[in-house]
Amino acid sequence: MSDFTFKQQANTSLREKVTSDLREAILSGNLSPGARIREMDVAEQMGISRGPVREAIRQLEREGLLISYPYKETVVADLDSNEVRDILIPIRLHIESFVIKRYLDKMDEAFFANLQSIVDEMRQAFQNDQKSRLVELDILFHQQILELAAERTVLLTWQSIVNQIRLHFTKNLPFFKLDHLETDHQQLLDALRTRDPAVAEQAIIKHTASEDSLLWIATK
Amino acid sequence: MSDFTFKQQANTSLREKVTSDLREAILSGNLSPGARIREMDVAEQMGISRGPVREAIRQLEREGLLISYPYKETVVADLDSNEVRDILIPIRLHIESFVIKRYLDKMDEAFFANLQSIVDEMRQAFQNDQKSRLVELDILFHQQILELAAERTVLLTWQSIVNQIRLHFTKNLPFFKLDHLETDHQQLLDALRTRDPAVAEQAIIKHTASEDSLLWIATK
DNA sequence: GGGTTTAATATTGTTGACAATATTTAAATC
DNA sequence: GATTTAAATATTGTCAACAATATTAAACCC
Repeated sequence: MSDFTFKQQANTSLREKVTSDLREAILSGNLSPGARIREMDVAEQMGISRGPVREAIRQLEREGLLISYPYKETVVADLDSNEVRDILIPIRLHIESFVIKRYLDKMDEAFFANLQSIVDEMRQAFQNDQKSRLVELDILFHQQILELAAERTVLLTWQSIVNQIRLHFTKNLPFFKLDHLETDHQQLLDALRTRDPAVAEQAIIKHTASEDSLLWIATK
Repeated sequence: MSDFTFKQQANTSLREKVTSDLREAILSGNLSPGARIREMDVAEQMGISRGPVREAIRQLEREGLLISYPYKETVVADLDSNEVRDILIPIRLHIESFVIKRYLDKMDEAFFANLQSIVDEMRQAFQNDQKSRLVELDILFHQQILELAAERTVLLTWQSIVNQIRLHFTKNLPFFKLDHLETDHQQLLDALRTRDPAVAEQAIIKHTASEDSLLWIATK
């Protein structure tokens, strides 16, 4: 593990807190791919016992962020951009398309206004060169849509892929045509506003393909 | 000296055994949807402590078989067949299609023979009225294909959905046209044997749609 | 008697010690 | 000196006791 250290944990809702702190450390790059995770180190730095740390590790393993070798060690996963593009992004497209088709009539003006504010902030973030914020806003935009779903399966699936997608975006951010991000989302939002199922579905398909093409390096 | 070596013994921790035992109890119907899971009960019955049981519960939660309410209780999930059909089966189709396209030329005669033996056993199981065996064979057939993949993401995704799909099939078994199962898989196998990517992809799409239509009750 | 507060109970959450396993280091053998 | 074997160390796996929280039951007030 690098010389990065965790700050002390407050004594409340530990497992979840540990999970999100560890996840944040990975997503922010403080823990790089291949970095070893020692239960004891994490526990000591957070000032807690190993139990909750173990459970957090198991969860992040299932989120694809950690790889655990029984009785040996746990390391930060090295994400393959091809796998994200060929497997996880299409899965996101599928569940998002499902949700849009089923919940299009549940989208009210407040919902659209919320999405609009995210797009607006994208423009600001781009102008102010807050690149990592752009990734967060991108994820947030799509999450707003997915959280319309009452289906447990949709949320479960989203949770299992979202952080790998987030890491993929962050990792490849230098190779993104960032100026297209905002207009691309604006177009999708405008399509949703028509409330026309056919228009909306075509838009999300096009949006997803476009998002991929924004990566101007060949990751193949 | 031959270069034969034994496969290394799977490093089976207590946690993994508990996970598979609990999972088996759910899949076999010994634990019905809604049934409460008490860590202490499970631990006592298995003669172990609660630690590994807790970790097993967290895993099965991620697999969609259990639902956990913090500080309250854990219950066996009540699977929604519509969600399996509309969300999980399409995801399976996607990863399976991906694997077939990418690994079609890695399928050798031994591989096809293996699939053929599974199909053959399907016919026997149908004739002998071993219905639950049919489900296992169906899952096994598809798993053989998916395990060709070297991509971690494929296996991770498969693990997160396979048991919900298995439970879905088992639950709706009485409503399946069981006699079509064998021929349906035979057709897919024959298509793979052509080693023609276009033929193979069309076959898996058709197969998945057909598998759904074998359910002669409306789950919509 | 209905509703509210408070105690009792049940269950999950957390901990620190101990056990099992893998890796590293040192010793022994050739 | 290289290879094997054995001891030492590091790390994960498991356990049983304790703490925190939610549910239930009881007591209390009006």
